[in-house]
Amino acid sequence: MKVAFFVQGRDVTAKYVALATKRLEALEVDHAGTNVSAPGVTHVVASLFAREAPVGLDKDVQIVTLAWLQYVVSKQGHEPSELTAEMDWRRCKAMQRNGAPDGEGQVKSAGADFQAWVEMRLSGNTSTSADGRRIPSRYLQRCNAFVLRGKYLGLADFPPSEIPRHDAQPSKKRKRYDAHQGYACFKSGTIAVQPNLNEHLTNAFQPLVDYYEIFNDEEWRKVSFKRVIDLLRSLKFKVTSADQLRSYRGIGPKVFAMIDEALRTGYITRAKEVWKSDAAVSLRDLQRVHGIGATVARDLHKRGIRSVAELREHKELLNSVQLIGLEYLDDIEQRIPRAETGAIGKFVEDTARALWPSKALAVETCGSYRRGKSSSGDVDVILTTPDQAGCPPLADLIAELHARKFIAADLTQPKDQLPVNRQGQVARKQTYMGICKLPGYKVHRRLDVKFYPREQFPFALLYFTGNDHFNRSMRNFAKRKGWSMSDEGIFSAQRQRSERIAKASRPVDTHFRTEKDVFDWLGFPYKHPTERNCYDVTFA
DNA sequence: TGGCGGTACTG
DNA sequence: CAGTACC
DNA sequence: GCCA
Repeated sequence: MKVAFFVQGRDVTAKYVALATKRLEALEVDHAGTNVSAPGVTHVVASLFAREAPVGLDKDVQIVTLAWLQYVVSKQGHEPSELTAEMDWRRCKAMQRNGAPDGEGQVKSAGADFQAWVEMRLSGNTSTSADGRRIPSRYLQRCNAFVLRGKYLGLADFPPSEIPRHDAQPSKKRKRYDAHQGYACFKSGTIAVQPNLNEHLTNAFQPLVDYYEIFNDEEWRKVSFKRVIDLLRSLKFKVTSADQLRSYRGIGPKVFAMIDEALRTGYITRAKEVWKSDAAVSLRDLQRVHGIGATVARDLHKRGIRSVAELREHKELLNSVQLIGLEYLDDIEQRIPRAETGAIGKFVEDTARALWPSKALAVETCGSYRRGKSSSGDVDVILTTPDQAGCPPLADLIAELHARKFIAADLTQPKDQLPVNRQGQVARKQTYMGICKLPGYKVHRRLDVKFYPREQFPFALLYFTGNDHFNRSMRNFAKRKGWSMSDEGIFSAQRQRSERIAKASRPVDTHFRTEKDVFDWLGFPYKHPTERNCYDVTFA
C-alpha cells in the first residue's frame, strides 16, 4: 500500500500532516507527504481531510487535498474564484451548522467537533477523538457518511437522509432523484491531483509518441511509448535510476536504455533524431486539425501544403469536418480548466432537464474530468433515463443546445431518424460530437454527448471515463476470459483469434446496475474513477 | 512469433 | 471500405 | 515498442 498526500498552508495543516504521518507510520505504510507553501489558504485542510482522505481505512488509499489543487490552479494563473466553483459547497453547507466550513466561497474555520472528528479518524478510533473527547453521535454519523459517500459511494448529491439504499424502491415523492437510483453512485466526489513527479522523463519520451502518432504504420510502437509515459506519470516517486523500473510491465530493453540515457543526459537521442526531418514537423503541424490524420496529412504534404498556415489558404482541399477543425483549431487546442468543464456539463444537464421536464435523467460528465483531473482536453457528457423503453432523441437536445447558441458547430450530424419503438423512444446509444461555448466565455470547446439506454449505462460510464489504457486493459482482461466488453455491455466473444482466450464459462444474463457490478462480475478489483489514470491494470 | 480494445461517423 | 475519432 |  502506498499513500501520497499533499497539504498546503500553515496552522491546521502542520498539525494534520504530523498526525497523518504518525498514523501512516504506525500502519507501516509507504507514504510520501508534500507540504506546499502558497498564499491564500490556511484553514481549508481540515475540510479537505473530511472530503478527500479516507484516513484510517484499510484500503489502498490516496490522500489528495484540494489545497494542492488550489496550488496547481494558482500556478496556472487561474483565479481563486474558479477554484471555489470546484468545491461542492452543498456538502460543506450540510456541515455548516456544526461549525464546519462556511460555504460562501471561502473556508473560514473548522469547528471543534469537526476537528475532533478528523483527529478521531486519524487516530483510528471510531467514536472518540484522540484526546478521548466524545463526538456527538449525530455529528459523527454525518461526518462518517460524508467521507464514505465522497470516497467510496460518491453519493455526493444526496443529503445523508436521502442516500438511497441499494434495495430501495423508487420514491414517488422525490421524482428528481429517480434516475439516480442505482446510478448516482457513479458520481465522483473526489478530486485527485497527482503531480507528475517524472516530468524530466515524460518530456523526453513525448516527442517519440508525437513522432509515431503522425504515421499510421507503427501504431504499436507508439502505444508502447504512450504506456511508458503514463506509467511514469502514475508513479508516486521520482525516478532517479532506470533500475528502479526494471521490473515494471512495459519497460523492455529499449525503453530501459532510453530512460537510462534520459536520466544521464537529459534527453533521448532517438527522440531528437526523428524530429530533424522537416517533413515530420509539417505532418505533425497539419495533424493538429481535427479530422486530419496520417493519410490526409501526407496527402496534403504531397500537394505542397506544409503547415496549418498554408492550409488556411487552401480550404478547398478540406471536407466539412476538417473545415470546422481548422476554424476552431486555436480554441480546441487549449486545455479546459476543471471548473469550466463542470459548467459545460451542467449547461448540457440543465438544458436536457428543461427539455424533458417529465423525464428523470441521469447526466454525468466523464472523461478526464470524472477521473479528477484539474483540466481537460474536451468535455464528455453521457445521459440516460430510468425508462426501460428507451431514450428520447438526442437530436432534440442538440437542436435545443443550438437554439441556446451553446453549440457553435457540429462535427457529426445528430441522427434524427434513428429506429424508434412504439413509444417513440430510441433503444440504442446515440452519439454526438461538436463544438460549444458557454455564454459569456471566449473559448470554444470540444463537446461529446452520448445518450445510452439505462442497461448500457454502467458500461458507458466505464468507457467514457477511461482512460484509454484502462479501457484497453479491462477489455483485454475480459477477452482473455472469453468475453467481449464494450461501452454497450459484455458479450460472449464471437471470434477467438488466440488460444489464450478461454471459452466463456457462463452466460451473460446478469443485470448490471453500477460500474462496480461490472468489476465484480469480471472478478476485477474495483477502481475508483480517480484510480483509472493508469497505464495498465494488473490483476492477480 | 503473433497479439496488442471496441465502437461510430464521414466520404 | 479506409481513415479518423472517442475513452 | 513489449510480452507470453
